[in-house]
Order: sequence, then structure tokens, then C-alpha cells
Amino acid sequence: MVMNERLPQRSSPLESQIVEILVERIQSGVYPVNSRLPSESELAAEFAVSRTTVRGALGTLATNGLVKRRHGVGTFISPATRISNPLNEVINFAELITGQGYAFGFRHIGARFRPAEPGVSEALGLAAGAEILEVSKAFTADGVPVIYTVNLIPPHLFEQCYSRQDMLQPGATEPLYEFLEGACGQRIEQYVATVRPSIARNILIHDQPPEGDPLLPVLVIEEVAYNGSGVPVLFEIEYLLGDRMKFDLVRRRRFSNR
Amino acid sequence: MVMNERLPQRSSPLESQIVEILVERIQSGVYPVNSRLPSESELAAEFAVSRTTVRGALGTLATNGLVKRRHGVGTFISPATRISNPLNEVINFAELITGQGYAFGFRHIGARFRPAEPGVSEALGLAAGAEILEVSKAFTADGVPVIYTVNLIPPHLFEQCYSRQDMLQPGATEPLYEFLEGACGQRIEQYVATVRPSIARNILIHDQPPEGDPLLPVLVIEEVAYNGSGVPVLFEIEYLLGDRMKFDLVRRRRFSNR
DNA sequence: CAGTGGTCTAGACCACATG
DNA sequence: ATGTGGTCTAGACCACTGG
Repeated sequence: MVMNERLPQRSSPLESQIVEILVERIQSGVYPVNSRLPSESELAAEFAVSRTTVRGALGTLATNGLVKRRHGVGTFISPATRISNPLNEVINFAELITGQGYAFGFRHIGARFRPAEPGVSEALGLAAGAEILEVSKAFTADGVPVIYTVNLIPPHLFEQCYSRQDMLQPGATEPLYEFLEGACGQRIEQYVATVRPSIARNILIHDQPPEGDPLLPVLVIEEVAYNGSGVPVLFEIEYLLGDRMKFDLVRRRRFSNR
Repeated sequence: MVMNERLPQRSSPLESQIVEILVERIQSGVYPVNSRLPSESELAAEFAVSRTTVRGALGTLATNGLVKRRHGVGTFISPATRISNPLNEVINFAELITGQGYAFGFRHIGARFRPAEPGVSEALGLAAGAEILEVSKAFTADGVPVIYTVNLIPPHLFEQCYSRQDMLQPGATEPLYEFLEGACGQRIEQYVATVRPSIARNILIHDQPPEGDPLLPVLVIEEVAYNGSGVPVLFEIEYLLGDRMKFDLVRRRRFSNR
């Protein structure tokens, strides 16, 4: 009945595949904003799956704000509700910066091996005082640094593939997610982060203060990254300079499902 | 078989009731940290519900970090993983402040009716320039203001119960959630928030700067509150003074279910 | 191998909104 | 009265982990 027929294949969970298909349709405008989706039963028939499976997928979309469900009425494509830079998702800095209309750039600041602070080694499950690799970078919008990151990476992640010298080269770990997934076999699934405000003059990146106004507000995110098995992988500190960046967040009551 | 037998009653969804029961057991230590929970089938039998229903409840607990599931092994009570002040949940300021060991206090700063800014009236679905009630408060820790809030409340919410004069009295809307739920019949289910850092000297609450160091970092949360039907209820601005407060956040990849 | 969680189904019934 | 989403069941099969 539908052009561009695409039915789910086995191999990954049907529910995830249906999420993908529906996201495609929403983003490509097959389902226009504010329109009503086909009913759960219709989608179930179209995809040849049970209504339960369709409901799971729609639940995921609703949780992520793409869709709004109304009991007794239907499921609707959310209007502009698309949250722009969700703080509770993993951020892709390149997308973030280009998405706001700036030219994206990357700058190496420094890399070195040093002993981990007690808090860091504990969070990563390392021996007290174990050495870690510290890599500091800046990301620029139209040439102006707007994000600084400090990554603290345990050497056991990469030392089977790379020498210490390799790792000190500018850009060796950039982009970070691809480096971790490709070279280290670690896929980051989740961060546990602490968020606080600060001022540019109160922070140091690789022993240097950030460029620009020392009174610029800064959003500081300190976080531990975990892989899919719940094992801590690395420690990361992000400094988001407040001038040009805004972040959104959906906040809910606890245990309010989806 | 189990002491303190408590079986779910109908009336609210079984799944939610099972969540509550399990949370009680976890918090009261019936299931100690790191211990394995009974298997899904055992719980299903105990509660006399289907395994599907138990799984839903366990999924909610896993999403909220109380529990860690391991395929082929079991479901385990998470260790200290309890996130302290989750930024993605609705914050109860009194709990937040007392929970960090300070004495909680509340201070009325001002209340007035004024026309809404275009951004606010649009977000709340009001006519351009409609009048709203602005209520400004401070919350103190050991007497020191650590949180300021500005609530922008559309008059239609309360004008059937209260006069405008009533609403201008100090504490008329405090605690806010109880006021909204009791007097206005509005239960807040969700906020869509924007988070940014700032500096104390850059903000004004009821025409006054905050007390204390003008260079104090401030976390600013601007948010629209929605009720369960997705209707915007009020606009709120929170100023979290960065000195004593920390906030945590779990960040995930998009569409990674639970 | 046995036991666990992960996925999926088909069908039932309910609660809600709308005409 | 109809059709929608919300809840729940019983049972099947799969995938993973551990002894």
C-alpha cells in the first residue's frame, strides 16, 4: 500500500528497526508535523509485527519527543518541539557547532601522561595514582573556541595498538568516539555527569586559561563514560563557553514512565 | 512465602505498583546493595502478574539507575550509583537543601502582575501581551540564598479561586507544586528546559541583584512546565547559585532504550 | 547443560475522546 | 457506537552466562 515499502529484517530487534523506519519517515516529511500517524493496529499490519512491538517503538519516539500520544485520539508528530541540543544526550560537537550556523574547527591543546587524581582513579576503577593519558582539545565556532574538553584515558585501553608516543600526537584521539570504538573496541553507552556553572578565569586547560573574556560564564560537565556492560571507560571534563551555546533538557518526575 | 506480603491492588497500573513495591524493598534494605533480585519469573509468581508486567517495572528501575540488568545472569541492586541531584528530574528544593545538610529556608522577594514578554506568552499559548503573575522567591541554605526562582503564572489558572490581592501575599503559591495541584488542579508532569551558565552580576530578580559576590557563577534554568495533557501551565526561571549546589545527569545515546 | 534476561506474538479487556 | 491508545496475559523462542 505504501510507496517506498520497507519491512523490518531480522538480526536487530524489530522494535529498534521500526523506530528507525519511523524516524526516517518523520524526518523526510512522509509524516508531516502535527499529522496523525496511522493507528497502532495499522502500523502493526503494515510492518507485519504485533501491536505490542509497534507500541514499544512509539513509546521510544514519545520519550524522545518526536511524537505525542493522545489517549483515545491518536499519535501525532510533534511540532517544533524538537529539542535542539539535548543535554541528556551524548553531544556531537561538530554537529552542535555547524547546526548553529558556525564553521566547525578543532584545535589540539596538549597531551601528556600523568598520575590520576584519587577521584578519577577511583571512578575508573584504577589503582591509586595510576598513570593516565590526558588529552586537551578546543572546538571552535568560526575560529573562536567555544568548547574545551579534557579527556582522561586509561592506557590499558590503547596500549596494545599504539605506543605512548603515538598517543601524544595532535588529533590521535579525534574524533574521540571513533577512536574509542575503532581502536579500543569500547562503545560509550552512557555518561554519569555532574553539571555546574563556573567562570572562565577559574578554569585551566593544560595549565592555560581559556582565551577571551576571563568573566565569561562557563558550563562545566564532569563525567564518567561507561560502555554497554557498565564498565567505566574514561573520565571527561567539558567546558562549554556560555556565550554562543544553549542546551535543552526535558525534566520529568521520577518513575514517570516515558 | 514472603513476610510483609504486599500484593498489587487494581486502580493504578500494576506495573507502577510493582515499581513502588520494589523501590520500597530496595530503600528499606530487603534487597541489599549488589544482591541479585529474584528472577523475573519468581517475581511474576510472587505478585501474581505476568512476566511482561514485571519486566516493565524492572525496566523502569533500570532506567532510573536503581538496578542493573545482566543478560543471562540476573538483575542486581546498583551500588552507590544513586544519582544525588538529578537535573533531569523535577527538583524539590526543600529536599535538595536539607539533603546536603543545610537548614532550609524560604524568602518572599516580590509578586506583581505585568504583561508577559512575547517569548513567554507564546510558550504558554497566551495572547500577546497578556497579563501574568510574576512571583519571585529565594530558597536559603543556613540562611544564605542559594536558589532564586521566578514563576510566571497565567491568571486563568487561579482566578476562579483567588483574588489578585490574595495572590500577591507572600507565600501564596508556596509550595508551588501543592498550590498548582490543589488550588489550580494542574499537575506538572514535565518541563522543557534550557540550561545556561551566568554570573550573579548579570541577573536581576524583581529588579534587584542577588545577594553576595557579584562574580558568583550561576546556573540558569528557563523552563516551561506542562501538565499530563501536554498543555503548558507556567513559565519558570531558576537561578542556582553555583557555590554550594551540584547537579547530576545521566546522558545517553539517543534512542538507546532504557 | 540449566537458568537468566531479551524479544515477540495474538488476543483480551479497559479507558478515553469524538461524533 | 466507534476507534483510538493503555494495560495485561500466557506462552513461545532466542541469546547469553555460568558451572
